Amino acid sequence: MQRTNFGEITCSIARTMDVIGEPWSPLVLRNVYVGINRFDQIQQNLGISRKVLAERLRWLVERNVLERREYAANRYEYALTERGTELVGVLMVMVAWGDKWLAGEAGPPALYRHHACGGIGHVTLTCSNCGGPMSATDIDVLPGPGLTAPAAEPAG
Amino acid sequence: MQRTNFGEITCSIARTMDVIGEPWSPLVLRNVYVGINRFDQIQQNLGISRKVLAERLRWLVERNVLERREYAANRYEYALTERGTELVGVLMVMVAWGDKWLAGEAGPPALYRHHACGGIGHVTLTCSNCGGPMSATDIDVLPGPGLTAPAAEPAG
DNA sequence: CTGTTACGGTTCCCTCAGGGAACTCAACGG
DNA sequence: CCGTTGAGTTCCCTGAGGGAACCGTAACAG
Repeated sequence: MQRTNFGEITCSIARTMDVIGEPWSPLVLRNVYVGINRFDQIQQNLGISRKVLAERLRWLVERNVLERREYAANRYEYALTERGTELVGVLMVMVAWGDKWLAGEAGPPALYRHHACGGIGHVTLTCSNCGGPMSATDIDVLPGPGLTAPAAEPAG
Repeated sequence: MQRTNFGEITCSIARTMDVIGEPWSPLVLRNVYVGINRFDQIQQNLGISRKVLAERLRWLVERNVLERREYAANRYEYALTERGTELVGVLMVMVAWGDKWLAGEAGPPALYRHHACGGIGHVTLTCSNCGGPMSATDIDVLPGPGLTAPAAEPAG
């Protein structure tokens, strides 16, 4: 096998990477999210090769992240499914990190306005259990039920 | 240019992808995070090509995501920097998504125990401004100060 | 009812990145 | 002094990404 098949690794990171880990996939999702959802629009906005874009779209549709809709005769557009919409959360965290560490003096290229409070903010991570802040330094990683291979460390 | 340089796209997703978007990078970070932090350990745990692993580690060290430490004469190990530790948050959200949509009946391969509350949970996204839940459907994306190109839509 | 666009891809070729295995070099361990 | 281990490097091969051209259908223009 040329490229390793991430979907077969027992690790939720690897499995998620199997879906959106190919180069361009997150940017394609972002574009669909903000309303740039037709083939030529996406291709021009990103400067992605048409060949690769076609592959990515097909892949994401197969994984039920996007759906393909005929909005006119032989004209198609793409939309996020529920799965896909939840994936945008991953992108939002990427943006928070990129804004903090890579945006430089120019500041972030995009801002988020939260409907609930009307304010501009970014996303923070909290615990589903207690609601408190949850970062990489606040947790222990333990083996879970889906861990099949007898790995020395829990795989993800 | 063969591979598109994501770092030059004015978008925090693209910039973050420039750092950890190459295949394997997130899994390498995850391994270092859980303590699998030496060359051969990582290589064997992931089954990654030694050549690619060497490239990824060099790249991540250059971007200040990892640091390379000599723990014995000519023996090196890798550790997350502050930047890198914050990146693990992105991985945690990937895990939450993968656990929900891809783990199947076997359940998640790993669990998180939150130090603060002692419970097993996953990460949820909240607004830095009001503390309320924040998902892709709860926000508007607006142009930010770092947006240079006159794009029709805010780039990220 | 014949051009001309526009959209949504597909096909082709070329180059470079990933995979795999072998090799290197330095430091132990006995 | 020899074998082993860690940490890479080098080599070749294949296949994925980039670029540009091409194709089929539909709507429109004249």
